[in-house]
Order: sequence, then structure tokens, then C-alpha cells
Amino acid sequence: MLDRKFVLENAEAVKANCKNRGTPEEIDQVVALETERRAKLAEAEELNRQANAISAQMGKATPEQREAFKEQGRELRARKDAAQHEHDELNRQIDALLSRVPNMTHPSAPIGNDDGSNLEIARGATPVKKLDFKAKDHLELGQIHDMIDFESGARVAGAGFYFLKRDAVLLELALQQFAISHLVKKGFIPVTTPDVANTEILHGIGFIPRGPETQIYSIENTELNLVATAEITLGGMYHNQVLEAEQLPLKLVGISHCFRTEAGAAGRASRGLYRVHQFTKIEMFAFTLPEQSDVVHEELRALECELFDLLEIPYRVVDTATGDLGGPAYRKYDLEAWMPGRGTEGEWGEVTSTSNCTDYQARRLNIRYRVKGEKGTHYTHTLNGTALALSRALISIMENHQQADGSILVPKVLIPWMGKDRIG
RNA sequence: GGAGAGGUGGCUGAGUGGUCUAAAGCACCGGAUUGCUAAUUCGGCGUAGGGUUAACUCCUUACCGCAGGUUCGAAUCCUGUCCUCUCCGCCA
Repeated sequence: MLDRKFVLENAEAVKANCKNRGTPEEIDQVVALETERRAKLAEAEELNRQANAISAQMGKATPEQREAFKEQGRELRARKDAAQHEHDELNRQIDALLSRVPNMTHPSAPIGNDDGSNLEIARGATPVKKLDFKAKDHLELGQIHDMIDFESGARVAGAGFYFLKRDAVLLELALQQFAISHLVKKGFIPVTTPDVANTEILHGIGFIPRGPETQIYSIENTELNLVATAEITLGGMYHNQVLEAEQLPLKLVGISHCFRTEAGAAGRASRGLYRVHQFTKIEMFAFTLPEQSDVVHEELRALECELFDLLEIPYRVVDTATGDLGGPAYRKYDLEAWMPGRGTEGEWGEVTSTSNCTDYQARRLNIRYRVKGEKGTHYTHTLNGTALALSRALISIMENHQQADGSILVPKVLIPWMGKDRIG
């Protein structure tokens, strides 16, 4: 959510930003309603002040005065309640409008309507290999080595669920160990989180549960929802809290179980593990001072690159265009790994994503920081980044490290965790 | 799951319908003072919104877990709800 004062004072810039992002905007209406709201607030407060003044005299009033005061008090409070209700209604309308307005955008982010305008800004250290045999996709490889079982997944939980077996499990655990231990060395605090969160927290992060097109599984008769990413719980950790400036930047790495309905995604390229209802992720999250967030964002991106370089997977880095940014993101980088089994001759597929959400989530979640010796508080900035999405990491490892005979070489960094250097 | 107790400022903790404008202490910040490892003393010390200003400068409103209700007036009374603690039961 943007700051109301900021919207009022920068209406034209906010409108232009909405246009760049392809979001319909009603900024003029927000400005009008907010102006009206402030007037109503002043009115309600003034009436309340008068009523308080009357009440204060009540103690030393004579019995006759008392009755007159009571009557005046009643009337003032009634008028105040009326003004307050109008104010509250305006407030609700503004909130509804404003919660649909996306974050402002980093001046360097490419401007464009959709992912076609995304800008490739870097390539990984590992080049795309020309295979001298026909690449198998991860499903075929999974079948050869009995690693992925979608049929059983469907029997138990429906299409889009799966069992990992044998070396896939070892590989997944190795990847988790590898990513977490790497990030702990970089100063991240490892955390496990709840796999459910209250609706309020989801809203704060920018998810909209329980709508017709929601990505979120919700638990009936409760305010609980299965998380779609640990961004939700990690960001929610400090809901309504005030941090000390010297604690920042606060960097967390969480083990994230992700549950997604993928409503509306039917028909999109989604063979195998690429788009599933449940997967596990290693997720980075940071709370920073406003002046730190750009630097930390670059740091998260660099760490993602480091992990994929170490896994010897070819990838490209993409600076996400305005029209393709999610609402809370100020800037977003994606890593797209080369997936030889995807499409007819291989394709890039998104494997990580890191966003700087500036104060957009922090304002909704009310996460602030205080500077020692200074008055008042400020909103933190929040950032998130995928370290590894295990399902897609599995795809990229299996498909990139496959050999002509169908065996799969284990990347060097995983061998100690995996206990072997080759699958099959 | 059952029974009970409780949620008040950074912390401890008083406050059971009207100077609560929330006592007091601790911690913290600033000043003063005294030659004894620090003491004493004075002052300040929350968050958010609105108005005002050269200026957190002044004014004002709200906030005692949260949401409602009663009342001219609620930290205080009522209802609901969330959370914490203790005991019992169950359980990985």
C-alpha cells in the first residue's frame, strides 16, 4: 500500500506509474475521497472535543445544570458519531481503492506491458551445453530412475501432486542443505515457519485469499490459509512490531512449503514438476532500512546467481518489466534456468525471483523501525528472494546434467550431501 | 479438550464510573551540583492521525490485547473474541 500523503502530493507520478504497470487507476478519486475524509475527521474530532469539555464540567455541576449538560452531551456525541461513521466509510473506500494501486517502480526497471519487455541483463557462469544426443525431459529421466511419481500423487491428492522417491528425495534434501548452509555462512538466520497464516497476514504481503481466482488454499471455518511461499510467514513474523535500526538489515532464510491452487493456469506449459500444487522452497527474506534496500536487493540477486553457478546450471538474469511486476514489487529480478527438456529444443524457465518491495508490505503489515535517540518510527523495507525452488531446481539439475546413457551427474557441491556423484 | 488466572507505557506495577491530563519505581536522555568507583537533584521521556509552524513549534483527537455495547462520561461495568500463564486430560 502506498502512503496516502505521498499519493496526494504525487498524484501525477502515481498515475503515470499505474499506466506503466498496466493497472487501471482511480487516483483522482482517491485524492478527492482523502481530502473529504480529512475534513470529516476534523469535524468529528472537534465535536468530540466539545463533548469531552461538557463531560469534564459534569463533576462540579449543580443538579439542574447536570441535566442540561447531559442533553448537550448526548447531542454532540450523536453528531460526532454521524461524522465518524461518514469518515469510516470514506476510509474504507480509500483503502479499497488504494490496496489495488501497485508500488512505485525503480527508475531503472524496463518499461513495458508484459514479460516480452523483460530485459536480460546477465548470463550465468555455466554455458548452455550443446548435447550430442536427444535431451530427455525430467519426466522421462524421473521414470528411468524411479524418482517422481505423479500417478500416486493424483490418487492421493489429485492432479498436480506427486511423490518424490529415491534419488529425487536425496537430491532434494541435498539441495536444501546446500542452500541453507551457504546462506547461513552469508549471515542469514535460518528459520522454519508455520505452513499456514492468517488472512490478515496474506493481505499484508499482497495475496488475496478466498476470491474466485485465488492462488491460495484456505482452511474452512477458520482464518487460516496454506502459505504459497514463506515470504508470507517470514514477512508476517514482525507484523505490528517495531525493530531497532541497528538490527537492520535483518536477513532470514526460511524453509518454505508452498501450496498453490494454480487457478487459471490450466493449459499453460506445465509438464511435470514445473507447475505443481505443492513444492518446497528455500526462501530469503530481508527487513532493511530504506537506504539499504537497493543494495540488499543486488545482494539477493548475486546470491541466487552464486547458488546456480555452484550447481553448474546455465541461466540468464532478467530485469522484470513494469507490466509484469506484482503489486508490491518496486523492482524484480528473475533467474531463468536453461531447461533442455522443455519445449522442443529446450527453453528458459523461471527458477528464482527476487523483489524489493520497499515499504509497500511493511506499511500494510505495520513493521517499523526506530532509530536510537530519534523521535518517531519509520517503515522498514522488505525484500524477498528465492534461493532455490526445489521442484524447479530438480528439473534443471536432472535435465542439464543428464548424460547420453540417461544417467545424471550430481553437481560437485551436492556430492557431500548426496553421498554419490551420479544418479543411475 | 476441561478448569482457573491474567493482558495497563521500553520494563515492573498501581488504578473498580468524573482533575486518568494513567501514580510510583526501574531503564534511558538532557541540565545542575558535589572531589571518592558514583551519589543527589531538576527536567524530559510512547505511538498514530489532523491542523499550525521557520522549527516536533504550538494546538488537538485517538490509543490501557482487539471488537462491540451501556453512559453525558469507561483502563474501570457488560458481551464477544484473541493471546499468555497454571493445573488436569490426551498426544508426536
